[in-house]
Amino acid sequence: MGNHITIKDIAKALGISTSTVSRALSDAWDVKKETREQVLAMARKLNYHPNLNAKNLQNKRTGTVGIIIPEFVSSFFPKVIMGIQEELYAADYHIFITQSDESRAKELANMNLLREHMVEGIIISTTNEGGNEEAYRELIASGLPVVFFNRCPKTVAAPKVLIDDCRMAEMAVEHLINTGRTDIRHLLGPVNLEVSAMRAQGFVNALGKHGMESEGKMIPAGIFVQDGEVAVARMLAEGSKLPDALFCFNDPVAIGAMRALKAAGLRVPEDIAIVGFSEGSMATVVEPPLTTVLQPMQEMGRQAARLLLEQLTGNRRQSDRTVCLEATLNIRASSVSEKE
Amino acid sequence: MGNHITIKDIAKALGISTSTVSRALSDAWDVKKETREQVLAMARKLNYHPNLNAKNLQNKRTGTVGIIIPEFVSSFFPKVIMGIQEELYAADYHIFITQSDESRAKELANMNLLREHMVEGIIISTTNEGGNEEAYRELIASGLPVVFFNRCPKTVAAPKVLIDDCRMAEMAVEHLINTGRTDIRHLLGPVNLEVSAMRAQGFVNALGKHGMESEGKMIPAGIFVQDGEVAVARMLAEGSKLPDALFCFNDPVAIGAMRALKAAGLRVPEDIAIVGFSEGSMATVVEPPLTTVLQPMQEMGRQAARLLLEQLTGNRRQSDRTVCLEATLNIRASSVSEKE
DNA sequence: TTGTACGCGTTATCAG
DNA sequence: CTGATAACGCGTACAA
Repeated sequence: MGNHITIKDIAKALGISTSTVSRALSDAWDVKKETREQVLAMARKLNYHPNLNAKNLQNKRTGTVGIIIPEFVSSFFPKVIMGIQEELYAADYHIFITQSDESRAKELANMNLLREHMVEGIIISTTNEGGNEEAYRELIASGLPVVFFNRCPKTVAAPKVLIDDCRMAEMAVEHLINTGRTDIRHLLGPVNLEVSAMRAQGFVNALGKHGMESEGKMIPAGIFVQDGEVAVARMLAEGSKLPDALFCFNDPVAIGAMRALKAAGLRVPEDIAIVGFSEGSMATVVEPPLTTVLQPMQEMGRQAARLLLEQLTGNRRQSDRTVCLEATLNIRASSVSEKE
Repeated sequence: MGNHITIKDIAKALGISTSTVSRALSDAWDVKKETREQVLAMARKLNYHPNLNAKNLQNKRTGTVGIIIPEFVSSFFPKVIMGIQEELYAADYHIFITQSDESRAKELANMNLLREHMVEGIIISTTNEGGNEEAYRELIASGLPVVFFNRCPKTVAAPKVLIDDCRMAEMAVEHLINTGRTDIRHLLGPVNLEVSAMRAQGFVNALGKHGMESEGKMIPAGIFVQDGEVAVARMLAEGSKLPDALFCFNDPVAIGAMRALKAAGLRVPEDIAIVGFSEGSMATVVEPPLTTVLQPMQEMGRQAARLLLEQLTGNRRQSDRTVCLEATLNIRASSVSEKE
C-alpha cells in the first residue's frame, strides 16, 4: 500500500548509502556540501517525507504530548487547548487531542491509546462520570508525567491547574447578597465533579458568613441548558415560595434557568437575579447579559503546559503542585437592574 | 528515559522467545492455551503496553486518519468531528485532530505532520486565508486519500461534502422577500472562501428572481461577532437610507449586527429583519431568536468519513464526488414579528 | 567525508 | 506448538 519514499530510495537514486542520506537530511557537520545538496534536491524531487514512526522508534522519543478533554462543543476546552499549544509548540512539542465524551470507558481507552503512541506526557480534564482514579495513579506510577486542569481528581496526587472555585462562588453569591437578595438558591453541577462540590461549598460559605441558612437551598441540575431549564420548571411547578436569586453551576444552566423563568412570565433580574459560572461566548449575547465568573482559559492552558514541561525537561519529578489562577466576577444585567 | 516494557521483557521473564509472546498477545491460533495465559498474566503484571510506533512500522499501516480544521472554538467543527468519529471508530480507525488556526502556513505544517505520521487519509476544512491549493493537489497526487467538507477548494478535484449554500442562501433571502422586505443587504463572509461566494450568489439570485437590483447591496463583513457589529456601525454612521433586512454570512455576524442595531435604538425585526447562516448554539439564546440555516453537522462528518472509507477500503480510487446534504431554514423571531 | 553494521519494538516467514 | 531470522525506516557508533 502506501508506497512512501524512504531514504533508501534516495540513496539508491544517488548511488550512495542510506547513512549519508540520513546525515545530509539532518544536516550533520560531517557531510560534504555537494552531496548534501544532491540529497536535498533528490529528496524534494521524489517528494520525500520522513516516517515519524521509524524516527520515533529510533530516537526513543516522540516529542508529543497527549490531551484528554471531556468534550469540545463548548468553547471552554478549545480555548484552554489554544493556551496549551502556544506553550508546547514553543518548546517543540506536538499535541495529540483526544476526547472522552464524558465517558469513563472512553477516557480509559484514550489513556491507553496515548500511552501506546508513546506520548511523553498527558494533560487531562476528567469526565463527569469519574471512576478512573486508580488508572490515573497507575499511569503516574508508570513514570508518565500527568497534569490535570479544571476538573481534577481530588484523590490523585499530581500537578493541577484550576481557579479557586470555592472562593469565586462565594464572591458571586456575596454579590447577590450585597445587592439585597435574601432567598438565594443554587443549581448544582454533576455530583461526581470536584468543581461541583467546590462551587456548592462557596455557596454555603457565603450564606453562612451572612447568617443565612443554606439547608434545602440546593437544587440538582447539571451541565446543559436543558438541565437548568428543567430544574427551574420543576421548581415553578412545585408552587412553593420562589427565591429572588439563583446561583448556577455554569452558564448553560444559568441560561436554561433564565429561559424557563421568562417562559413563566418572570423578569430577570427584577423578580429573580441570575448568576452563572465559567463565562463562555453566550454570556454577553443573551438578554439580559449574564453575570458570571470568567476563567482565564488560555492562561490555564499555558500553565498546564508549563507544569508538564517542568517534568519533561527533567527539572522536577512529579511534583503535585497545584497552581491556582485568578478569575474575575463579571457583573452584568442578569443580576442587577439597569438603574442601580 | 521512558523505560517502557516490551515483549522482550516478557519473553525474558518467561524464558521464551519474543515471537511466541507476540503471537500470544495477538492471540494467534497456533499458541498453546497454557503459554498464552502465562504471557497474558505476565504482560498485565509488568503493565505491558505495545509500542504503536513499532507496530505501525512493521504493519505498514497506522489505522489513523488525520483531520485539519480551521478552529474549534465555535461548535460547528467539533460537531462535525463527532460525526466523523462515530463512523471511523466503527471502522476501527483512530483520528488525529489538528487545527490550522485559519493560517495557511499552519495548515501546510499540519498536512506534513499528518503525512509523516503515516495517516491513511486526511479530512480537511480549509482556512479562510486560502492559498494551499497546490499542496492539496500534490497530497492527493501522492496517493493519500483526501476529503474536504464545508470549506472546499473549488479548483481541487477531490470528494467533498457540503450543503447547497447557494440554494439555501437564496431560500433565506426569498423568505425575507416573501415577508415583505424590499431593501435587503448582505453582510459578506471572507473573500477567499468558496462558501462566501456561494452564499452571496444565492443572495443575488433571490433578488434577481424577484426583479430586484443587487448592485451595491453587498457589505464586507467577515466571520466574527465583531465583524458584524463593525459593518453595521459603519453603515449607520454613513447616514444613508437604511435597509429593512440583513442577510448575514453566518450567525456570529448576524448577532453582531443585531447588537449594533439595538445599540442604535433600532428594533429587530420591526425596523430591520436579520437572518444568519449555519445555526450554532447561540441562535436560540439571543433575543430575539435568530432565523438561520441549520446545517446537518454530524451527518456532514459521517458522510465525509464514509467518503474517506470508500477510498481506504479500496472500493474506489480518488473519486471526486460531491455529496450535497439537506439543510433547513429555521425561521424565528429575528425575521418575523410575533403577530404574523 | 563516506559506508558498514546494528538496534529501536514489532510482526511474519519458515524451520524445527 | 515454538524459536530463529529477517524486515519495517531511520539514526549512529565505528571503520575505512
